[in-house]
Amino acid sequence: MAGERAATLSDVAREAGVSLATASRALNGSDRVVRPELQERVLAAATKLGYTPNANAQAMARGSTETVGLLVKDIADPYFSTIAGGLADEAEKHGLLVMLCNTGGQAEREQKFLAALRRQRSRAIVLAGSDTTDMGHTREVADLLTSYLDGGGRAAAISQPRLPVDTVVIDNHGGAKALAERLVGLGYRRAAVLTGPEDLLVSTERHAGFAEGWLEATGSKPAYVADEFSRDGGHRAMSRLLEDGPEADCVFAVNDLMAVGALAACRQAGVEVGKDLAVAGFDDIATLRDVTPGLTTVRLPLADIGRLALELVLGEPSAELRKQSVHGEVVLRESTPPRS
Amino acid sequence: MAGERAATLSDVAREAGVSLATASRALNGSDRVVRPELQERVLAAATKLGYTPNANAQAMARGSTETVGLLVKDIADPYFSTIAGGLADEAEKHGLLVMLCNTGGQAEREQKFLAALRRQRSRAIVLAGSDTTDMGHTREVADLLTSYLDGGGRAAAISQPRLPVDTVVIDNHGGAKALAERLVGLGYRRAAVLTGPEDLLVSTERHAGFAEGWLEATGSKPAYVADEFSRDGGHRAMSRLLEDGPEADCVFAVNDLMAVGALAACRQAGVEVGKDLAVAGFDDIATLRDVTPGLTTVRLPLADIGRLALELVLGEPSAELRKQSVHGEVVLRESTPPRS
DNA sequence: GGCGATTGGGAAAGCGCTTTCCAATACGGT
DNA sequence: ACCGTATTGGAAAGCGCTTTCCCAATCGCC
Repeated sequence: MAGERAATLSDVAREAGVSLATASRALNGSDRVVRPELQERVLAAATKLGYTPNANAQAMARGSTETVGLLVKDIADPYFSTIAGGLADEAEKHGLLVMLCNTGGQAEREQKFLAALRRQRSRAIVLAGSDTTDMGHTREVADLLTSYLDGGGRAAAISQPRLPVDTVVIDNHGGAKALAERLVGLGYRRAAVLTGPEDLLVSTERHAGFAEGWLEATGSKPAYVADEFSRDGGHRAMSRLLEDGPEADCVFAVNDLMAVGALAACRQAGVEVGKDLAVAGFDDIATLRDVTPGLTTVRLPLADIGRLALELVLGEPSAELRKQSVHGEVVLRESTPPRS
Repeated sequence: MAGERAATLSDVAREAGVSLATASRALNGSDRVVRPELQERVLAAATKLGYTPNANAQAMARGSTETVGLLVKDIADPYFSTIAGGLADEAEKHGLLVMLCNTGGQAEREQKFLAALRRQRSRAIVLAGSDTTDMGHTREVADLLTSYLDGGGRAAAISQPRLPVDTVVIDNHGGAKALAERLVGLGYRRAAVLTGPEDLLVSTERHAGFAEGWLEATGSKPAYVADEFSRDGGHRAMSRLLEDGPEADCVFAVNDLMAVGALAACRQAGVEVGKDLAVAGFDDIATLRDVTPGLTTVRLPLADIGRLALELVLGEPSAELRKQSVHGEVVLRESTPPRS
């Protein structure tokens, strides 16, 4: 059985006693009409032979594929996996296959993947989470993307409006600012921010948004500690903050993962969050909705963002760059009770 | 610029003043030697023209691709996304691209994806989490897989040893059994299991393993409540259990997600986990390591499992089906303190 | 009934690459 | 010098499909 090579369209045509052209037309249905009788004969022959079209050959002949590429920093991170889930569902609806590219945040890998997707003649590319402020790399990516676009490809980005493509803009600034305002409204007066590395756009945007809101509402600037944009980063940052003596009554970690690390650090230090100190995060990661105390955060419609990005990249190409804004919604939970 | 179609190998050859064959050889390096001088000329021409090989054409000519397919039930589920992360990293090392197929647990979609991957002439397919006890569907999948294998493809599964392919067998039974023993060792005497749907293999295996361990150690059979294999399922199941009056001093949820739902249900019902009741899960999902109380669970090396699966599927094909076992490790945390 | 207008099938030309198979040149040994 | 043997470049045959283009057959209409 392993001997007989896969049936090709010619085999089907021969079996059905028609020409190659007719066989192709009968199977694709599309362009021109085939007499029903022949049509059936071809279909029958195809099933009999267990024919499977060769997508690569089709891609060659048609000059277009059925795949879209998705670049994420780390698919194991719930932020990205949720986005990926939404995008994958949408892709399925369109009959598209998703190429998952896990960049690990390495510029070099990102470029390699971009090149690979170009080679594959993938129909579209969605970039999520490669927003760095490293201009050298951004330029490099932009160039690759441009030549990909020139070749007829389509691309969109999530959250990084610095790339020359359509993008789903996440209102990090606004969300964080709104959060700051709500916290001040709850009675908090001295804030600290646990932020990620400086060259990470999401992180700096959220930090800046929060700081702006806080400044406008209280007239003072929040302190901050920077570390990794991860659970452990949050843990370390919070520990350092606590060591230095917590001047703050309220801490904003720029994402939920860091916030959870911070929660753990507080627990270990004997600081009771929700009483001695308030903590808030950003993203509203589903698996983290049950931590205790319930984490105040800014909810992002992550799955929708993935869906949106695909719609954007698949939609009618337009002359000017499209920006699709997505806003977060502050969700107050027990980690930031009203302050008496 | 959008006008000039992408440079082809012929263009490169012409530009370099060599034949198509030479150009191809110069670029791939492999099979035969090309005079260094020509080699350089070709390379120069390629960069000058911004040449990108067409992977589809290469696939056609070579008869093999650079992609592997990964089927998961839900990429947004941290269990799968962690596996996917490990697999993606490994794939990157091998220069392979990953096709992500999100089946949503729907048999029909799973089959569609399998067909699509076959059409793409994917080098290999890894199936994760399609382990159902629905024999009809399993049979169908097995058939598709068999014809894929006959066509020269390679496939491996994760956790479902009922498919006729190499598989990374997760010792769900043993892990759950070990957990049961440890819990009994801690002093617990009456257990209840929160389990998923009956046709979900992981769920039934874990349930059975736990029940076996419990029975052997205490002589009694744990009660159980079935619901969805998710956070909400765990929440509902636990609520029901509490309503019926908790005969149990210890609850095993067959995965961490359900366990977290259970934790939430307890909190809402005023039951203090770690004191009034013990709760344990399975998987040791990273993002859940900071819930309170710390969740006792069975740690699975998820990322390694993904890596292993790819290695398995890429390794030397062997006559008999290979099974690569992976065992979990019980991790005791505060949710199951020693019982005085 | 005759004519142009449809209609539907088939031959064949690619799509962009790899890889035989050949030919030509260079090299070594005696 | 001469012949056999490596080398290395090129022509061309595919890989499996789509799609023009062409042609025969059928249709409709005056």
